[in-house]
Amino acid sequence: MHHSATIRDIAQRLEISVSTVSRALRDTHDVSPFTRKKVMSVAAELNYKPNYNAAALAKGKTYNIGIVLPFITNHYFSSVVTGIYQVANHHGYTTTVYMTGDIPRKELSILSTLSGSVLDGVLICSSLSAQHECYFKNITGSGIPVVFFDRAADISNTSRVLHDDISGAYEAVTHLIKNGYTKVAHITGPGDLMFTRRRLEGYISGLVANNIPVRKEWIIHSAFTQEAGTEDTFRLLNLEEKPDAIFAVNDRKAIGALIALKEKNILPGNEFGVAGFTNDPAAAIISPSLTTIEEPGFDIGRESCELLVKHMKKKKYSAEEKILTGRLIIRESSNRM
Amino acid sequence: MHHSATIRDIAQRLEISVSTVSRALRDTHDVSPFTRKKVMSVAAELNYKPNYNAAALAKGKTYNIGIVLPFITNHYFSSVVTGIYQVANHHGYTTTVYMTGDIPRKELSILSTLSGSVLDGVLICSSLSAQHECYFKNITGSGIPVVFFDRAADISNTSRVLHDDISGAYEAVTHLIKNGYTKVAHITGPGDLMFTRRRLEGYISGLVANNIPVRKEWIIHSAFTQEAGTEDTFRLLNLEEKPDAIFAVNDRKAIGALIALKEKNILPGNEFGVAGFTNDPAAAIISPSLTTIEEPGFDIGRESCELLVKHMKKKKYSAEEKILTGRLIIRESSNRM
DNA sequence: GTGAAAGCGCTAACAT
DNA sequence: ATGTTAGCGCTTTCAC
Repeated sequence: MHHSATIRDIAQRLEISVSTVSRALRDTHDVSPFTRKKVMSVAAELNYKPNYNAAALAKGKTYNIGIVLPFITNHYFSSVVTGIYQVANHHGYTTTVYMTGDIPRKELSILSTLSGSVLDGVLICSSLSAQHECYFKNITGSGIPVVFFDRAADISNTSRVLHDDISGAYEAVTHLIKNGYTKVAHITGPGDLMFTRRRLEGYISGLVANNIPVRKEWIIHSAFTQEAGTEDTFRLLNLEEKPDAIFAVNDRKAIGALIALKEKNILPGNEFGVAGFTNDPAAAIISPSLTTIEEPGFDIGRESCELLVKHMKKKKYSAEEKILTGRLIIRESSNRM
Repeated sequence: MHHSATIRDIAQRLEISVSTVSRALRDTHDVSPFTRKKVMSVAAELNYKPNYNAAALAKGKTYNIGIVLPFITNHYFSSVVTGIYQVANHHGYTTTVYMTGDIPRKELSILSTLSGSVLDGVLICSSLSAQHECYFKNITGSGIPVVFFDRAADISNTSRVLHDDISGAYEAVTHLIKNGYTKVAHITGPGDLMFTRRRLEGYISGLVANNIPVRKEWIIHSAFTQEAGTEDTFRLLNLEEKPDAIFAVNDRKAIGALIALKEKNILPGNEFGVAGFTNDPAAAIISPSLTTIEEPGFDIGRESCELLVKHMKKKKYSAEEKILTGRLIIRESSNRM
């Protein structure tokens, strides 16, 4: 492995100074077109590749953006990362993904390693149960621009890009009611999470807006898994007063509900309405296909990064909040024929 | 944004030299336990964070691994990335993902920016149509260790981690035949790709091993999409001599086939066998559920990274090839009741 | 066991 | 428009 070419090599070859080479390479003004041309050609000839570490060290800028999130193995998160990646790239930034596994302890340890020497800004989707201010003090207090996405911490004066859970849930519930399902239950996740609370809120306001009483026994909190969705549904079907529709906090649980219904020989769509949230690819493929609220992961990624780039450009910036609205995708699971 | 603490700050505070601090921090021998303790405590007090750029510059090592692949928005690739990430992290490396969008031109441009100043090693899953040696000369000739995964270039003397497509396809086809489907067709992708060729090879040898003649009209090349799978299936069903089973090159196309069959009121499983390849989450959720060969993306990621780390540790290493075998997952689409 | 000093490759004043 | 020079923060000989 031969030592790769540096600006010094180019300078010596051309018998000019390194600073001129540096300027020429970066297309700064104050360098003659002729010199630039020579520099470029020698650079190409020597297969020169800039040393970004050296540049980062000298400039105090890394041109790297950190992404901290639970994991990437679902469609939603991988879409967000892709959206971020595209915008970052477009602005000349690389990205480094840090996966917390949704484990607060791990998230904390990751956040504690992050610093300006390794990134210029960071995008965070915090672990489910780690959304307390103190977790992020380290990073929010460091002067590094931070934008939260999807799951934001309740921190004042930090930017965030969120999905409109309340209106999404409201829309899903209203849709079910309009289709004649008046006894809408809600199966959801642990109650202490912001987006869980918001979807519940939207669910309730959807009922209220349609003069339908809210029944506590029709709201079930459990895990975010397909299996939990199935179990929740069985529980609902065993109630004396059964619901005739389910709005699930996410598609996984909604799919679990569909499976439970099939097992009980209840036809989703005609007899029983089901709506989910996210628009996972599986929602379109399962039979009956699943009505859901689409979460625009890709756009959330793009907007988050756009906002972060904006923050990184100014020394002083003020927090912004962006709310993206998903659309209702009507499929078989809520459609009476 | 106050300038963050450096080893100099620690050294001054303790009135010792920076080299001692550097050694203490890195847990090198030749530093007294007492000094180390003091250094550590002051470091914690000042909230010292190492500047990795400076370290990388001084050491000529970046402790960063590059991952070049088409995209991450499917379950398989995101699993691979997760596997890589875990192993990399475990060995103290960060990872940087570069998405080519499966566009050779973009892949080439990404590869041309990669150099030792930015990463210590790189894992590549090349674009579909870019698998020619010249594309990778730049990087394979640079002295940076490279490991190809999943889609390898036909380059001698480079390490790669692959899935055993041939035996997987063979197993799927054999399974269909054992279940009584003797007229097995194959719907696949463009013919010039290595893994496409290999699955075709496995398909053919599965037929041959069971004394079933290979029919050219039962092998259809088209795009890797669900829609193409549906169209291919319609074409097969319109043949004079219809097949009674389909082995698809991937789950997307297999799911397309299931949809075509449903539309024609043909019951997959009982009347018509279908098997896919990958084990996408959708395969378990679709109804009837899809028999498939599981591609162990997570393990492929882990093995690839493990191999790369091994290469990065030695100055001189020799290429290795690892082949992972997926298992057959039998579901409803191939199961006569 | 610790310190002094050179240097990694690049940038950015400051000169000219 | 170009050159000189002093770092950026860390590692690493080489002394002692």
